[in-house]
Amino acid sequence: MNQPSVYSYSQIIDAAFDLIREKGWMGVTTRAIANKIGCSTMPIYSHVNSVDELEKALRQKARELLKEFQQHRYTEHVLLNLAFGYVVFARDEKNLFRFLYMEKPDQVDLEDVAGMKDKFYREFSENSEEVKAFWELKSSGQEALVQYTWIFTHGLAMLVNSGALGSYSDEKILQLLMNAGEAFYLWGIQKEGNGNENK
Amino acid sequence: MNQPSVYSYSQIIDAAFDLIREKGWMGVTTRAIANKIGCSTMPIYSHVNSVDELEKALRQKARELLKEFQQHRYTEHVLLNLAFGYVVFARDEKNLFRFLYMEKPDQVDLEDVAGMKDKFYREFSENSEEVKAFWELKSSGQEALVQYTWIFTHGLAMLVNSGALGSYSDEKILQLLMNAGEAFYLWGIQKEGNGNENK
DNA sequence: CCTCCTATATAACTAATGTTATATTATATA
DNA sequence: TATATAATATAACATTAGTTATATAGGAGG
Repeated sequence: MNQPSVYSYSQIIDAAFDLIREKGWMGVTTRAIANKIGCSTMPIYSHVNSVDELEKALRQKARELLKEFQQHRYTEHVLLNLAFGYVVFARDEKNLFRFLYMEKPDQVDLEDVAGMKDKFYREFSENSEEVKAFWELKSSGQEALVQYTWIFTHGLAMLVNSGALGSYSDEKILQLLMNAGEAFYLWGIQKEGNGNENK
Repeated sequence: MNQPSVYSYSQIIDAAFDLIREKGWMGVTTRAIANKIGCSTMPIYSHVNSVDELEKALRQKARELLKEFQQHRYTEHVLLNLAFGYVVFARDEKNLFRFLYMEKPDQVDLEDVAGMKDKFYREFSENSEEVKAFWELKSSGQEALVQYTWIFTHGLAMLVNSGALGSYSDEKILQLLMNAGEAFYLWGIQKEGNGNENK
């Protein structure tokens, strides 16, 4: 190549990413990115074909950060860690969470959201030693437990994100998630005891 | 007055409301409203000072429709009706739900969201005959039940709205809500039996 | 029937945004 | 060192939005 780029691709992505965190997706414009870097808008277009393309890259980056939140070992329970990380991400990275799941519901990667349920399930299964009780449930009960926990987690994340529940500490969030999980587990056990499999 | 208005306030509000339902809030522009009614943009400004003001009126109208969804007597249980109506609203009025709770999280009426919890609690209390078991719980257990149910309901509404759970029938939604409520109730009973009030 | 008055229509203004055309500048290569 | 080329800056273009200035027209009041 003849000319080396003064401004790198990652520099542009990073600037845009910071803008989302600070002002939300609505704050991300070509001019705002350029201004943050201290250049014109042209270097952006030399690394990216359009803002739509930029948005996709940013969604991926945001999902990667969310994954970090979820993979942290807060507790011994992998399922709880996934849920807790999700809620804390929603609380501490408000604009990123909104960017991913709220501001543009049509462009939400449904694979991603729906896949979270499967992820829960998979991770949970692979760490059976940690939560032996889980395996006392029949298959349908297991699936229900995971699904209900995921619904609860998602609701908690949304409410914590919007501030509708006031400010929630790590401890409060953990307690809520553990209680809900316990409740769903108890329900599953009792249901199976009564013999009626699926209503 | 000298001249009667050709276009009424409610005509404008209704047109804008329909636009939200069809295309979401992003589809609501002064020109789009005018086009729907078949007039210019001026009649809008003769009834409303700005689009911000229009938006407030639309939020109120949307909340009123949500209230209708929630006040319908689907079942004998008022609490269940409130939750079910909320989820069905999220499912069947996707754009209105997004307008109220997702697209602009900063402008969500937090009183409204937080108040939903209290509303649950109030309505529930006033209809004690219907769910006598509720009163077997201590006060803290009651509050927890309502709060957890509300979190679960909100999560379910969000997921149903985004389509992440596929299409959900009335029956499925009802079943989910009843199961979750049952689970939270069982958990409350068991917790109190064990004597440990709060953690 | 005439004259205002005001609701409405038309058109313009402003601001913001994505994108592109053109100018400029710096550097790799001859 | 000179030239060409590609990266970047500058500036313009197109579109869209809210809003407002001006023109028009149609009915109320005399």
